[in-house]
Amino acid sequence: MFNSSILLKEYNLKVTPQRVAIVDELYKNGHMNVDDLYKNLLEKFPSISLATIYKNINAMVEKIFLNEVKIPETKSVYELIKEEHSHLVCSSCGKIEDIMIDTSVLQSSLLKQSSFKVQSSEVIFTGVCENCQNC
Amino acid sequence: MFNSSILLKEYNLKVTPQRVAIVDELYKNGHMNVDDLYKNLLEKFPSISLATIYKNINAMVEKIFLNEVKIPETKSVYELIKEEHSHLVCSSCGKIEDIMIDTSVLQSSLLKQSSFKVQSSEVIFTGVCENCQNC
DNA sequence: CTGGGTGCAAAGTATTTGCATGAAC
DNA sequence: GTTCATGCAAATACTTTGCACCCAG
Repeated sequence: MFNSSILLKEYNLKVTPQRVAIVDELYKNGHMNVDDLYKNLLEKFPSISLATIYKNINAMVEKIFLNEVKIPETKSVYELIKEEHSHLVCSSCGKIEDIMIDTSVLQSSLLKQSSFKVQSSEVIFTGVCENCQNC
Repeated sequence: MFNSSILLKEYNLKVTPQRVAIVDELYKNGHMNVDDLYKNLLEKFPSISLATIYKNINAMVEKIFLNEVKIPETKSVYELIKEEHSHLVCSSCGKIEDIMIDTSVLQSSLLKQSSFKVQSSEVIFTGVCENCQNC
């Protein structure tokens, strides 16, 4: 079972209701941008401040259990770090899906032409999701 | 030979010295962020305004001959559109290189597990470039 | 109790807009 | 001559910072 308090403790962050809520939201929704996070949290914490969201996101990114995903044509979203995966972004509804794809083939072909030493890779597909194809 | 005036005309943009310079800079340097563009253009046009840069970049992106590349941990850069390619970003010196890699293998494996209809893909490798490996 | 988090307000930074002037066509 | 680009200043958007107060450990 997923437990945000334990996660926060593991990364030496004090467990506050706001932080728990941020992590829970991200766990529930997969990816969110700052504004969506803010809007959702306002329901539970009518006086939460954007500054709190920014400070916490930054802290979590620094502790490396949150990841910023920069998506073409849109605002960045944040996600909890898990196994490496790629992203599908629907250009029609904006939905973002995770997908497991083996990207090591790319690195092999990269090795053949360059001596660049890869540390990480980021793959984003833009297109039309299943739902939007039926409209 | 590359001719920025012709390019601008093809896309129905008036040919002004500032625009020519923007396109030429991008052609010469491959990728640049807004600030670098601004700094470089200031040498030729001491009174050029950031607003001019923004307006022109946006116009060129809309006409689809300029592309914004969103790179993890850094500012976006802009590049003239050419054949599809991937990017190598050096985490040490920040240099960005283009590389031709066939990404169609990824799409085949995507097809097997999802009915997402891909329009375009974006692949960015972060790592250490050849130069920085020898330091 | 102590350190650090929160919310507010203010400051910074980034980007866009309105407008008068001037250049492109 | 008409259309549209430029540069400036102001406006807006986005993000960070400083500080007083308060909560987690």
